Amino acid sequence: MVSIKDIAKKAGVSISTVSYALNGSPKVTTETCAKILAIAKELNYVPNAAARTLKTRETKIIGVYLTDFSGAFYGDLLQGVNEMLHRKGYDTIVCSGKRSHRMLPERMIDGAIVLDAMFDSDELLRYAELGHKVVVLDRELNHPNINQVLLDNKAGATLAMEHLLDRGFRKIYAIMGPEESYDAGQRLQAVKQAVERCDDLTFKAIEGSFRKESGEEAAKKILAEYTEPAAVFCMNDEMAIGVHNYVSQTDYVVGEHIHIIGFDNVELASYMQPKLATIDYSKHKWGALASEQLLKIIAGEPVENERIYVTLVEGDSVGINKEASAQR
Amino acid sequence: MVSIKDIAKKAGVSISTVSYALNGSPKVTTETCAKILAIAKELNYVPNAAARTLKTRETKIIGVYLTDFSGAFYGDLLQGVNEMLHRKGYDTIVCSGKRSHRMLPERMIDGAIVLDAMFDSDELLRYAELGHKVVVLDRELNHPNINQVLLDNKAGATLAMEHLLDRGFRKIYAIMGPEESYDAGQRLQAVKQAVERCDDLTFKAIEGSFRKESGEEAAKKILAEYTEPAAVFCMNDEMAIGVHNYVSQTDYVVGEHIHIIGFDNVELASYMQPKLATIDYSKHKWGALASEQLLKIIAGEPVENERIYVTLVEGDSVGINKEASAQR
DNA sequence: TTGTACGCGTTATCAC
DNA sequence: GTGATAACGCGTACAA
Repeated sequence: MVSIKDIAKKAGVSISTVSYALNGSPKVTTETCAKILAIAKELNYVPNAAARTLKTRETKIIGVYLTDFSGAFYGDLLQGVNEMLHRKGYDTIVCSGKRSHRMLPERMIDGAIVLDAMFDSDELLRYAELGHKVVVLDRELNHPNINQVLLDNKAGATLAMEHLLDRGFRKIYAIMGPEESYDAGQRLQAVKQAVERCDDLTFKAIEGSFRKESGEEAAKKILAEYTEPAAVFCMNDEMAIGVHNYVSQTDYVVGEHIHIIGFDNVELASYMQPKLATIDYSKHKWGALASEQLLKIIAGEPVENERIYVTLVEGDSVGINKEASAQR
Repeated sequence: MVSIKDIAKKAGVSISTVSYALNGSPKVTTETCAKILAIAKELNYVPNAAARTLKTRETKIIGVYLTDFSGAFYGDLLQGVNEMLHRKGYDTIVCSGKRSHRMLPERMIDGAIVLDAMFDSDELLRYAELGHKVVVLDRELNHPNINQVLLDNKAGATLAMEHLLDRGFRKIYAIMGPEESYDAGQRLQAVKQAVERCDDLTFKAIEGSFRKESGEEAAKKILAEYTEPAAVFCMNDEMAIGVHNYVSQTDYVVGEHIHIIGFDNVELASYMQPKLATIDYSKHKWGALASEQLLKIIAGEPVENERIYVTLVEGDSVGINKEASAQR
């Protein structure tokens, strides 16, 4: 491994001169500088990040923490993060799993963007307390070193429920997300509020895990007790796709007997037959905004918590309750 | 920032004793050890990665380099990498973009897995020459510090072409990938070989970029000159989906007038109507094998280049050429 | 303008 | 068993 020491030796100058030259300090002659740079190139010199970090205490790298690498969902988000950070002179790395948490306290990264329920809030607070900067996308956490950029889950869930009610459905299921998911919890709260505003409603919440299989299981239960057209609000698209798939295998018809709306507007949603109704938001913007906020708190600028807004995307997976309409 | 020095002071021992205790060396009394550990916990001690790396020259982190974060395609691959590496005591980080290349020569990672045509082969060879370990998934590169784990592209492309020929098509299009893509190049070669083995064939290769839009554009051209049922081999599924979408918007019917086969078997493929025929392979295994190979060369074990095998997945996007059958 | 010397936090090698 | 001390590679104040 070639260090500035080697360059200094070969150039017949001191290491500090080399360091100055490499960092473009004005304290060194243009010719010595040129000579040093030439030798550095010749020797294939690469500054050692570990050594530099030891001194400067910054790496110009931001870590994004995700539960896993699987979701088609994450692509746009990461693209948003990456674009913003690159523009500002930072690199992005994506991490998953408990073991990579150490990169934050060990200062291998200058800050973290967290969308990972497995990353404990207490742990995050500890790090924030130690001076590390964090933006969370999946929880509420108040600390000077932590900023929130959250989805407007309640608005989304309310939009979804009102869409189902508008279409005349009075028998409604909600397939929940995993308990540890903040987003799922918020959505469920809004659902319950919407339900309470209606009195002529049959409502049932079914457990779910945000995974396709749990959508299929839920669909099985729903069909087992089928008596009249029912609407299902799945708290993410993946489960909605599970329900959709399961129902399509039976004699029941999506958009006629079983009406489905999801959340996230993943790419697949618009390819389902019939097309899946869902709640949309800009994943790209979410990522970009989160990065922007993170850089601000790193720079010590004051920041407000931010929110990402959502819209309803209609689809034929939600039809009209003809029976209800007829009764009116 | 609390260091072992602080712990040593508080415990009234030397820093070396602290280091031993922290690393579970047997050279230290159980009680001193316990005492030191207690103080470390109390002080919220976190070992400094930069300092350790400076000394040990290893980070236990592997970097995966991708062109971008967008592909739904990458999920399984990364999952495969991550599982294997975690089992072996390593962390995974995912990087994209030229700027993050420096992590390899700067020793922030112990090795790299590369699936990114933007990562120059010359650059990789330079790094390998400097002693850094790399596994490439998208090129052939011979160097003691570089291993290859490649898809069997030629077999896949041959399978696809033979499927189209078996179904009686004699008018065949191939939509190519970007020029810089090794995989696309290999597939094209196999296609040309298959074409040469047949003499009663009308064949045409159309430019493509692996993106959905280029599939749509190609479809436009193909339909503009439509005279008889034609088959299209798209060199990845994304373009196949583009073709599929475009054709579906017209009066032509996929699987009747235009027959489509893709490559990759992305999740969406099986949801297309009609279902997309494609070439399948285990992305998960690809990632796992690549990581395994990388750890081997890091450990200095001898390794052979590996290959990932592929299979044909039939789908109704490829029908039967009735006209051809009738003629026989 | 250039050189010297020290600090950063850890590990390793010796003495004791 | 424990402690002092020298690396590791870079940045930088201070001296020359």
